[in-house]
Amino acid sequence: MATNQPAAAEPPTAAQALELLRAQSLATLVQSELERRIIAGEIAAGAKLNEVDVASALGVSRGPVREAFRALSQAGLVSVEKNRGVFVRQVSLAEASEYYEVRAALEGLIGRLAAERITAEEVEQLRAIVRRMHRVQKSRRAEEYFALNVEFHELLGRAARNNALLANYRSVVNQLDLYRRATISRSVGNIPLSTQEHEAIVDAVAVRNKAKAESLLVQHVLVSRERLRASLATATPASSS
Amino acid sequence: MATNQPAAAEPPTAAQALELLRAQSLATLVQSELERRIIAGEIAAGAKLNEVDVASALGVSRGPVREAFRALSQAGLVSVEKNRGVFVRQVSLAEASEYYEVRAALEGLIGRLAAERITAEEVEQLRAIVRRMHRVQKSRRAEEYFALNVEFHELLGRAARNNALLANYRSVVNQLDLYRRATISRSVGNIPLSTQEHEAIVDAVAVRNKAKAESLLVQHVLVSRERLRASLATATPASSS
DNA sequence: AGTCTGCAGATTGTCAACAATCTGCAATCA
DNA sequence: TGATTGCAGATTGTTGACAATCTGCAGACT
Repeated sequence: MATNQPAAAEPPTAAQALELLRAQSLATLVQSELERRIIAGEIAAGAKLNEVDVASALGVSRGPVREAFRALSQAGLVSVEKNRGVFVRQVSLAEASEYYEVRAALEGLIGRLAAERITAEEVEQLRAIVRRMHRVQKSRRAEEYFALNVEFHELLGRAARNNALLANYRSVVNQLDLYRRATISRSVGNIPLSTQEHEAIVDAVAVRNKAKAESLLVQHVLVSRERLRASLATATPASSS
Repeated sequence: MATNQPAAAEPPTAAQALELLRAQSLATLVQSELERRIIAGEIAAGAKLNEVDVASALGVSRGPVREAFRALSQAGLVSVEKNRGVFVRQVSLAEASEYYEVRAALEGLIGRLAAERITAEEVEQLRAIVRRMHRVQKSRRAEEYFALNVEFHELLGRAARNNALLANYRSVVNQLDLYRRATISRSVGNIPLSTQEHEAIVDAVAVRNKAKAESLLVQHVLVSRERLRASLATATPASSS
């Protein structure tokens, strides 16, 4: 009986798992995994996270799980209510609107700084993403387009050469995703518009037009907010009637 | 025999302490207390936080302390190194410079929104703070002025009517304080200048000039950064020579 | 002398047990 | 019938103990 543990089913990861444990604590691993599942929508917004369930599902004890909960709470992904439990945070439309305002300001700064500091190689990578967007928008695969969109802004964020800004930006975007995941699927209708905006942004950054890059990105975010708002108001006014 | 616990030395807080425990967990309390001490500079930047020391100092076990550490780590106030311990975060000049850039963007948004949404009563409160600043600047008490400055920006932040923005702003300011506390005392020489800037900001917000409020606040932050940089370069180039 | 090996103490990582609180249901009483 | 009280199970809060890792120093070896 060499293995009396539940035993992860995959042999290849077995050896690497120990290597991971050498660098990261279980709490960190649990945090990453939960974060991934929440952002990906595998755990629904508003769902209750039971300590023992999470612990046994991940094969650890409650200690690391509780530590992960505290970090996720500080990150704004879950809310803890004493003696009641932790819940995946629900972001209301009003709150999402607030996050959009913040994101617009951060994205504007990203545009300004990226216009100053981006490299030629990064510009080319951005253009490559936009090209892929063009291809995807014909197939109308919303999920793929969404992933490209994340990649685009992530790359732009790194080009700003400001880690504090990037970390802050990611945090806000995560919380916004919390809202988007809770709502219905993103409307595919305005993908072409969005692609055009991305194209204009790359152009502005490429010629190092700081003011234009900033204003384009601010508008890009604020327009996104309006699109979401509109698709919510018309498509499904709550649930049914 | 009624009280066999270590017993806090203060009778008035004794009854209220239990009431606090009814609403907040020990981990939350520990987190708040550590946060306060770190921001206030009672615990030096770079200092190591020993789990058992903190636990016994606050009269709790290691569990809640570890949970508090996770939250503080996510907030960027401490850094945890596996199997080595947690340390009050050191913010370098380069990192502080990054935070200033972010803060400028957030503060700009605060100005823009506050100009839209501030109430007459809040404007009067701002003016009252500026009046106090005028009085304090004559006595040259840097600590008092610093407190007023925090109060000013905090009030302005609330006037923006955006909780997400306010929380984000506080987080960035906390991390900046981490840097300021690590460096020598703030130079008192430019207090008059700073007070003038505050006055102009209130005026812009009061007449609801969004663009001006935004640009004034952005400049206010960026100038602060330059002042800090300058006082560092001339006053004490490291430690001595 | 200098480097390496191997302990001993201290500190962190993880776990399992205990105490306190909450939630839902059933039995009781007006 | 309706409200209330009291329990039982489940869940969270907290603690203390055990295992693993790190750090510094003393002693041995080249």
